[in-house]
Amino acid sequence: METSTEKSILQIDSYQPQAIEAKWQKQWEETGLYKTDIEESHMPKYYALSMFPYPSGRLHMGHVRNYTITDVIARFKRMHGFNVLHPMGWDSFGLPAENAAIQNNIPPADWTFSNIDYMRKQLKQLGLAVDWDREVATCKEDYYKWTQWMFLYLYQRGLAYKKEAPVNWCEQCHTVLANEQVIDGRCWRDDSLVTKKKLNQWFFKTTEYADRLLKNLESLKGWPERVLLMQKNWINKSIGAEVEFAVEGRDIKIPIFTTRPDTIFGVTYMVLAPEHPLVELLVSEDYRESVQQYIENTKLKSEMDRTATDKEKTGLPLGINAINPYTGEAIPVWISDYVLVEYGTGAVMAVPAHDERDFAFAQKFQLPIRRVIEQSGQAGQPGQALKAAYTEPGVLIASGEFTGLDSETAKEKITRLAHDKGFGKEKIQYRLRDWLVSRQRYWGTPIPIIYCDHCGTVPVPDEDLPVRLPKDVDFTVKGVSPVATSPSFKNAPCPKCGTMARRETDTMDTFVDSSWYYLRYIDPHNETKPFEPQLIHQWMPVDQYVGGIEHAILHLMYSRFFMMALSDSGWTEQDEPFKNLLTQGMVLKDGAKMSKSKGNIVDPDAIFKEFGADTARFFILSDSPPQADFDWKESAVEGCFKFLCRVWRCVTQHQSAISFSLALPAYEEMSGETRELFQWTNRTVGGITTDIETQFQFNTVISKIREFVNYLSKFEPGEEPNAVYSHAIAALLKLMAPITPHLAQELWVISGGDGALYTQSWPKWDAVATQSDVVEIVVQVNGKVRDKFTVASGLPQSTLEEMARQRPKVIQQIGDQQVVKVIVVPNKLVNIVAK
RNA sequence: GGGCGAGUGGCGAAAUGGUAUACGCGCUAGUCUUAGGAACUAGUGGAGCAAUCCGUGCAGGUUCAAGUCCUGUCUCGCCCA
Repeated sequence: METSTEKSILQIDSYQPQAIEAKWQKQWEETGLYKTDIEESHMPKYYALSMFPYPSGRLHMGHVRNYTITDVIARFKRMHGFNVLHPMGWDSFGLPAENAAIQNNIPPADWTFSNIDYMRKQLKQLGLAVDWDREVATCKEDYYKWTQWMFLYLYQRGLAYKKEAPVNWCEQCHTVLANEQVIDGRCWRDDSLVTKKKLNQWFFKTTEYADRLLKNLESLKGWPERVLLMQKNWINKSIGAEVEFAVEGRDIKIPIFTTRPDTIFGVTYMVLAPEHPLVELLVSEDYRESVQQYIENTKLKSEMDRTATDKEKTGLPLGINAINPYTGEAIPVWISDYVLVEYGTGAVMAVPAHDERDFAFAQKFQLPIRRVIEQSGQAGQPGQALKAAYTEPGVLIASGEFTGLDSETAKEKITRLAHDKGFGKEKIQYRLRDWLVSRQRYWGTPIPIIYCDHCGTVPVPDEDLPVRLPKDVDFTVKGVSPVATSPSFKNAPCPKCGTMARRETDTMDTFVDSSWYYLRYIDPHNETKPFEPQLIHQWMPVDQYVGGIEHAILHLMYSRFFMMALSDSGWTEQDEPFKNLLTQGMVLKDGAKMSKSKGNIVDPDAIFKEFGADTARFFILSDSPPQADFDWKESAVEGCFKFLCRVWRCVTQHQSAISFSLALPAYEEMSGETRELFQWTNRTVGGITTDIETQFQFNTVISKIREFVNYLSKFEPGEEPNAVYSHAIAALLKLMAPITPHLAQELWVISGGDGALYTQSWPKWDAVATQSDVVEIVVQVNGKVRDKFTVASGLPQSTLEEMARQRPKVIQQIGDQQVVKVIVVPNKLVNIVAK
């Protein structure tokens, strides 16, 4: 890169983005332009937040898009007089660092921090209006100390607990996974099949807040509908009944959960999950061996394979019967893998006539199918054979005293009977599980717990935090956390009795780290608390959160859980962290997903070097709305660069006409081209402001900027200072400032502007002055465009109608037909209806 | 199978029920130039010499007027089963 650009800037020869950008970035950093005074209270607060990156090595275009969007919003709000908080940090614990350590023998910390240094440099090159003094990294002691504090906070409130349970195990990652991290039976990270393992693990009690997590969704008006829906489906509340079926000849009762108690007279058998603890106890000797074989086979199947409706059903009878408490009837008990032990009670009553999977199972094993619900209004033929399960609600038939009731009423009465007679009750069931947070990995926050032979499970006292990650570990071990290989870590005195005890060697899921980082940004250097509650009250919730849709459930739900838990004891005032959420689309390359294997990665460094950050920012906002996928095309980037060059020429070519201190004449006194220019300016400012305020429609914002510049380049302001022209240029630069901050700032200064555009106020606009003096009227005959004419705006409807009817083309079209109706839309259109 | 969303030029895409294709990419022709992969100018949905006709996945409907609203249907995407 040439170094002689300083001269050409002074000569305002041509657009030199690299020199301009470096110059302003340096100046902004030195003057602390983007520092947020958190205590300042004159301006209303605005918290703009991007999902912080994992420091994988280098920035990718998805990052560039994400942070550009948030940056434009932050700058836009600052120019509207808000005190903006726009922080950045690093989600810096995680597996890749550990894998790099194994492969290249580099300590995870070294790998991570060198990546952070590189990516921070890249982000600074992008020109973000970020307050870097608030930077956090979740892998640093001054952060994970407080993550541990959070763990203990939850532990003390009974929201963190340890239990043995069958958990998701990813062989590839050598660790367990939370339910949310298993997608279609595969690991969210590496797509390998997840198996079940029975382990003693730490959980966060997300189910404690199931109802609140669900209910609060209604208040999140600023979230995309589909994210709300995904969370709602994930929590999946179902209201039903738990009913106990006695086992024939044994003193054992099997509770089942059903959402359809109205179908209970149609039960013809019962199914237990193969892992159900009662199976061992119940199975008759004849079946024991084959049942054991079946259980072994089940372990190899994924949840997806087990529950898919289109999969062939398998199962075995246990050779015993259960008694339906409503009918007294004995029904066979089976096991099958389509029933999951984690869901409900791990046992279902099977009603093949009214449940698809039960129907498929009954058909395969020739179990009876008994119809007890019929569509309301249809004459009942209970004996008729069903071709498929009827799963809709309806009217009960062949159901004893409940016959004739509709499903809703029957559910209620049948459940009440169970309650009255003591063999069941109403039950609300959620699909949401508790969050499994233990990980058998090294590069994460150590769980601050000590196990003492005398005192049991003992939390590490606050004053002993952080529990530091040891460095003397062996990364090559499998199946246990590498932390467990550290000789210095494993043993520690019990905080209660002082005798030698064992430390917990698992670390926390990295989603724990990211569940509260937005709070730490507000008070990042606090050494005595995770944050000062007073400041949180002042700054939360996040006004605009921007990130990928892939976190629709995981990160967003965990964060909501944290806020609820913290708000319950007043650490936060609000219980929802993110007021508005924007989920940006992916960045594609020529219509395909960017990936290393396809070799179609666009490297931000190369773009910065060739065109500059402003071109990258401008382009990535230009072609699609932020929510949609964005296609990166080389030729289109060049087009954007050329456009910025045109902006440069446009603003620099008539410098003598620009003087920002001139007073604008009154609108009524403007005439001719000047008046038109003023109208153009007002229209552009108004349109762009609306586009940003309503939907963050940056693609149309950019098309409006282009139209305005196209117009301005042809405008001849003359040699003398021109107030209206200067006003137009000032407006253009302010409108562009959030998107191309360096270019706008440079041109602002070249044109004689003072100070930072960042702190200038957003241009005002007058709706009255957006209207052109002349308008084109479209004339339709019977709804088809036949003619157009141009007139002064604001003419009355009757005049427009009269003018339209006199047009030769219109007269010709009407011919000898009768005009039955005329519709006039002022300043726009006349439609003549003739028959 | 259920829910949600989307289908508009060669491509990315615009359009409070009111001129469909703004803005851009690409393409064509021209001007300037030693040169052009720079800049500028003009053109660019389809058919037709033309008047004109046809055009927003498909089929209907409501309306003076439908890309937009309603009903059905097909395809694709996502989520849930």
